[in-house]
Amino acid sequence: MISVSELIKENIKRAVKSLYNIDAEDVNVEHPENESFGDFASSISLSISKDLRRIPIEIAEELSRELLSYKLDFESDSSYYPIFFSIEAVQPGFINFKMSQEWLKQQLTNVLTSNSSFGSNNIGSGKTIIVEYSQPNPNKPMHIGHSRNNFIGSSLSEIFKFCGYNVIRMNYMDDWGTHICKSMLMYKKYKDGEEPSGKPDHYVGNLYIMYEKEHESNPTVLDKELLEMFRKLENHDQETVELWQKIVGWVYEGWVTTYQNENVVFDVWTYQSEHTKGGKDIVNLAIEKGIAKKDETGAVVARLGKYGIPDKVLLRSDGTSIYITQDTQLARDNFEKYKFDKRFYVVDCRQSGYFVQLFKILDLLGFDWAKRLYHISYGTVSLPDGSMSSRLGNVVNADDVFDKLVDLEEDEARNSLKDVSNIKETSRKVALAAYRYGMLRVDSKQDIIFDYSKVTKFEGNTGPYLMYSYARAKSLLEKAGIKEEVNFNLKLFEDLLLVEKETLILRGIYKFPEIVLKSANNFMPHIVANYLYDLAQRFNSFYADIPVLNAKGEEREFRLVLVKCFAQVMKNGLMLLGIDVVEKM
RNA sequence: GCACCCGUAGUUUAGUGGAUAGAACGUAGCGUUGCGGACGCUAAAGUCGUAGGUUCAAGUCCUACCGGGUGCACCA
Repeated sequence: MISVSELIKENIKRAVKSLYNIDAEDVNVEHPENESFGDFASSISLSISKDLRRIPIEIAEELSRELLSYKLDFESDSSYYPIFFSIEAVQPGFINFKMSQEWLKQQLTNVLTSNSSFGSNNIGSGKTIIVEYSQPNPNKPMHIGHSRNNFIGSSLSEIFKFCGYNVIRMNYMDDWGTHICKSMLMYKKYKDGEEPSGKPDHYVGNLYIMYEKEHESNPTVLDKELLEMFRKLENHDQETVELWQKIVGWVYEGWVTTYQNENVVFDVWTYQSEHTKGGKDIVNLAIEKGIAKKDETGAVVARLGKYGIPDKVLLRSDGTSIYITQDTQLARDNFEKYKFDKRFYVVDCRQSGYFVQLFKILDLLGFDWAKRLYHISYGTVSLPDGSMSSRLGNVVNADDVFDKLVDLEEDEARNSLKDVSNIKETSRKVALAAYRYGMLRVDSKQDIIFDYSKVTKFEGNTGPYLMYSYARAKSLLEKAGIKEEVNFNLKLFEDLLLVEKETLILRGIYKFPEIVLKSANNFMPHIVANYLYDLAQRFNSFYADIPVLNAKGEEREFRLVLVKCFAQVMKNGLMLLGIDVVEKM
């Protein structure tokens, strides 16, 4: 089915052709920022006025008259209804389109027939996308910076799925290197044989901090011990390998809870330790192709200066591999296995330069899929007194934030819920909504300064606000005894006059599919987040003003359908942000 | 030094080249015998970092500058 904005565009082209005999190329049709101007607006008259040597407003008037004469309508149940309520020319030369009440009401059938898939599309059908995200180092617990990554990556994955893509959510563990050996060394020296007390990833993280502290006072000895341990690991010394397995195993064990709490899931886990051998033949290929050269120390360096990009070392002078060595291999393996249409790397903005290098090298190597790689760069998460550093121990752990939010939410819920039987489950969901929405509502490019006092607010532009609007809607439906299936026939409501606050919700609802598309095409979850907030505001304002259960006859019936559709859109949208709704809170 | 990102009310921010820059927090008030007050309503608060330019039209595009963040060879 053709969208209204396409329909408007086509008819504008038709009108321009018939009145002025011009083939209009780019007809601009958009939603006016101020909704009182109408549902759609076009500035076509402003852009063609120069060629026509006419005043824009006159053109707009002629065009709107022409468009009205087309008497565009739609069919429902073998009756015909007008699509537009009005088409008006306005200074300085806009044409404003207001949809008819019938058309607005009819939009609800789209929600009622699609339900949980309302808003979805199939632009991605038959295409595979890899979203690589999270990528924490398995030597410490995750902090709030990882949470932001997790939320962006998992939300984008949901949005892509909703657009019909086959999405592979991939976690890539950097589990091989001296950074892991730091915790291992401390364990061996001081804690050998001990079982972790508390959450095991936190236990390992403390070993890591212990190393950094000791390193300050005794760097030379410790450096030597560390390299010795890594050398043993590389040589597959059995005792060291077992220790390595034990340490990273504890961290993974701890992360299970963190990922569950954050509602973050992966389809594929892949490990750097599995790619230590691969990648070196790509380096050789780079040398063959003249992209990279061995320098006097023996290190292999990709020469990128002529592209205005800094040179990049591909292999250390001692012949061991570094991150990029494995990363080139991983990308190639992934392409051979999945033939991806796009591959996303969700990594914070500090790695932007690295990805420019990586993508350029793969491009120069002649891999035509290098064009399909995207770095989803997001701003850093820091604290009011500066950036976090695991080394110094001044990080805010993701688990601590989540636990604190759950506690606060439990207090809140005890005050408002009569039935507290599943208060735990509810509190966890609302707490996560606060956390996820707080991170997802701003453009990913923005840096975030994490402030407890703001995250722990459950009022205003927050996740709980959205959840609350949904719970209120569900409460109305429950009291009215509305079942899952609802019949809606425009004919029953064709004489019903909509009030302004109903219209506002209808306008919100019909825009949802466009929002999903825009969010997917721009890789921006915050577009969905901001839309949902706006929709929730419309609903709450309606709720405060307009009776539903106490309305009579078809008015009551219609409003219940409207509330049901609102709830459905809210649920679908929150799902795209990785947030589960609750019926009561 | 070079490169990338960000500068919008006191604070956090939204804003596909279009009309009167939209919210939230905070501040000052108001509202529930009407269905959930985690709510609604009203008000004050903005030279959209600065200066040029492109355009019928610039918060949005271009150039320069200022301020903040980040990255620049064997860490990831």
